[in-house]
Amino acid sequence: MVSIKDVARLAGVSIATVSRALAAPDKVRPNTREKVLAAVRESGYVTNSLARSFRTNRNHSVVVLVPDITNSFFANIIQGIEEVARANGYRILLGDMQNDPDNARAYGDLCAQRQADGLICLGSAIPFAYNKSRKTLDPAWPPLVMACEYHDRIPIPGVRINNERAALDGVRYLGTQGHRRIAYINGPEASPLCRDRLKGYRKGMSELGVRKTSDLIYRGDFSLDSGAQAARALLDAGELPSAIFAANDAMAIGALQVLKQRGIRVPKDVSLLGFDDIKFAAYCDPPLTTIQQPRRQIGALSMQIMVDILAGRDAGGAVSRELPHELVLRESVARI
Amino acid sequence: MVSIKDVARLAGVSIATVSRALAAPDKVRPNTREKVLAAVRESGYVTNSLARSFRTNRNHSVVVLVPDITNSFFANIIQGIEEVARANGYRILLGDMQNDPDNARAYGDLCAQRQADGLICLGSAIPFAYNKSRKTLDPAWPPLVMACEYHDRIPIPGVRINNERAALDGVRYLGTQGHRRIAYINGPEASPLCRDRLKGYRKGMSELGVRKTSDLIYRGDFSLDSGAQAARALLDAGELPSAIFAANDAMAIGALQVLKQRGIRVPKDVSLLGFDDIKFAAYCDPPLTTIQQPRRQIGALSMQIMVDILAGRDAGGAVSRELPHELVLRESVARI
DNA sequence: CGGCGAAATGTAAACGTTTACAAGGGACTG
DNA sequence: CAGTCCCTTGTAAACGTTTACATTTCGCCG
Repeated sequence: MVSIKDVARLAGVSIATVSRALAAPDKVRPNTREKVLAAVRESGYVTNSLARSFRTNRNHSVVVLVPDITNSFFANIIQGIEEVARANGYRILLGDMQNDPDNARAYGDLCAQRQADGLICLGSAIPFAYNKSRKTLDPAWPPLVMACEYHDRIPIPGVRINNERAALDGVRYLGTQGHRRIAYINGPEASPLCRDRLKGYRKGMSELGVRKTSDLIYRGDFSLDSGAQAARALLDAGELPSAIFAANDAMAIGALQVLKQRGIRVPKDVSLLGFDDIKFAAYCDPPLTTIQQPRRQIGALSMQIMVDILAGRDAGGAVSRELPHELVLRESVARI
Repeated sequence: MVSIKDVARLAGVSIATVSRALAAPDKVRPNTREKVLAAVRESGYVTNSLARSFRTNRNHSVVVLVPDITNSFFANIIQGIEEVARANGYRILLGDMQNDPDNARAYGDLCAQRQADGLICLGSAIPFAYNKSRKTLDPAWPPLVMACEYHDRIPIPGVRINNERAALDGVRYLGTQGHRRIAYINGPEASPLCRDRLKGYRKGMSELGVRKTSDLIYRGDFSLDSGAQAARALLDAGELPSAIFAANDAMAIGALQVLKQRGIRVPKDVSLLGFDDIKFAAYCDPPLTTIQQPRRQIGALSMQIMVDILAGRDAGGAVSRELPHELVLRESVARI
C-alpha cells in the first residue's frame, strides 16, 4: 500500500510537507504543493483515514440510533441527517434497535470505543444509564442529540415539533368540522412525545367541552397492526365516535382498513385524522388528512447541531430547537 | 483517557499480556487473566478501537449503498444486513444515493481510505468504473456484494430472487384467472433486474398467446407517483386491460389510486398484481396480491457472504445465491 | 551585500494497539 | 538432578499519520 512516505520520496520532500500540502494547502508554497500533488497522482496515494483517525482521535462518524428502521417515518429523518453529514465530511453509522432498547447499549459503546464521535437518537431510549438524582447531562457521555423525541428528565440538545400543540391543533380542526366525540389512538406511553400529544388531545377535548375522555382513548404502538387492533376494540366498544385521531399515520391506515372491512365509510360515517404525513398517507383511500412533521429538516438540523457540538461551536447547554408542524388537508375528514 | 498501559501498570503485567488477556483469553493463565480483568474493571478501560483498527488495518465496518433510503422496500433488507453485521461484530455505514449514482462515488472511496472493509450495493449502480473490455472483477476493488440487483457485465457475488421466473409466475397466475390482456408497469430500464422481470412478463404473455405486448408496457421508476402516472397513461390510451401487473408494490399502489379516482373498481373491473410485498400492500383497499421477496433474508445472506469474504472464507469467485419468491394471494386479483 | 524576520520545510515524537521474537519458568522425562 | 520442551510473559518494533519544534530558505530592507 502506498503511504505518505512514498509520496514524500517521490516528490522529494518530507512527509510533514506532504501532510501539510494535503491538509492545509496554504501552508506550503504553490511550487511544492504542485510537486506533492503530482506525486500523489502518480502514486495513486489515498490517505489512510484509519491512521488519521487514530492520530487525531476523531472518527468523523456519528451513530444514528433508530427504534425501527422498518418504520418508514424515520426514513426521511435519516435522509436529512445523511445529507448534512455528507456535506460536513461525516459518515453515519446505522443502529437499528428493532424496537428493543437493549440493542441500544452496544451502539452507545461505540462512542466510548472511539468508533463514533457522537450519537443521534431518533427514539426516546438513550443508551446510557443516568443518575436519577442528577438531572443533568453526564459529562462522561458522548455528544448526544435527540431528534423528534426528548428525554423527560435530562436536558439533551434536540429537534422536534411542539407535539402538544400539534395534537391540540388536530383536535381543534376536528372541532371546526363539528366533531365532538373524537376517539384517540395513542402511541406507546413510554414515549414523552406521545404523552405530549395525549396532553394536547385532552386539552383540545376540554376546549370542545368534553371532559371525560377515558373511554375514547385507545393505545397502540405506532404499527399498522396496532392501529387495526385499536379500531377493532373501538368498534366493539359500542357507540361509534364521529372522528378518530391517530398518533401516527401507520395506525390511522391500520384503523382505516378495519373500518372499511366493517362497512364503515370514511369520512362519511367517521372522520379520520393521522399524524406525520408519511408518503402513503396521500395514497390511501380516502387520502389521509394528517399533521405533517418536517422530517427531513428535523434530521438535517439534528445533524447540524451535532456538527456544531463536535466542532466546539456548542451553543452552550442543551439547545432544543422547535420546528413547525402543518395540518395537511386531504379527504379523510368530513364536516358533520 | 485510560489506555492499555494503565491497565498493565495496575495489574502488574506488560501491555502485551493485557492485550492477550482481552483478545485471546486462552493464551494467558487464568490467574493473570483475572488480575487483568480486575484492573480493567477498576480502571474503566475500554479498548480504543481506532488504535486497534489502525494496527490491524481492519475497520469492521461495511458500507451499505442504498439507492433511496426513503423507499421502504429497502428497509427490511437493511434490517437483515444489520442483524448479521451486529452478530459478527461489524458496523454498517449507511450510504444514501438519493437516486443519484454520482453520490455513490464518495462512498466507494471510503473503502480505499480504509474507512470501510467492504461494500454492499442495494441498487444496480456500483461506485467503480470498470473496464468494458475486461469482464471480470477488478482485483483492486474492495470486497463487493450486490443485494437484489446484479451487474450485467461483471460477475459480482450477490443474492437475489429469480426475477424473470417471478414475473413469469405472476403472469401465469393471472393467466389461470382468465386474464389475457395484461398491462405491465415496468421499473427503470437501467436496472438489470427490471429487464429480467420484463423478460419474464413477455415470456408469460407469449405463453398466453399474446405476441404483441408493446402497447401494454408502461414505464415507471418504482415510485408511487410514477405508478399513478403510468395508470393515467394507460387509461388515456383507450381500451382497459383486464389486469395490470406492476414491477413493484409502490407503483401498484400509485396506480390503484388513479383507478379508483376514475371510478374503476379493483378487482372487479381490472385486476392488479404487485411485486415485493411491502408492508402497506396488505393494508390497501383491496389488499394487494403481490409477489413476495424474502427481503430480510436477502440482506442477511448478503452480509453473511461479505463476512465470509472478509474472513478469507471466500468460496472463490463470485458466488450468486438465489432465494425463492412467493406469490401472496390477497384480493386485488379476480377471476374473469 | 549583510542582516533580519517571516515563511517554508524538515525532524522526530507521539498516538494505542498488536505481534514477532526473546526470555523466563515450570513440569516432566530419563 | 539435569535436560528438554512447552507454556506463559515480557520487550520492542511497527502501523501511517499529525504536529510541536528546530532548522533552513527566501524576500526584503537598510
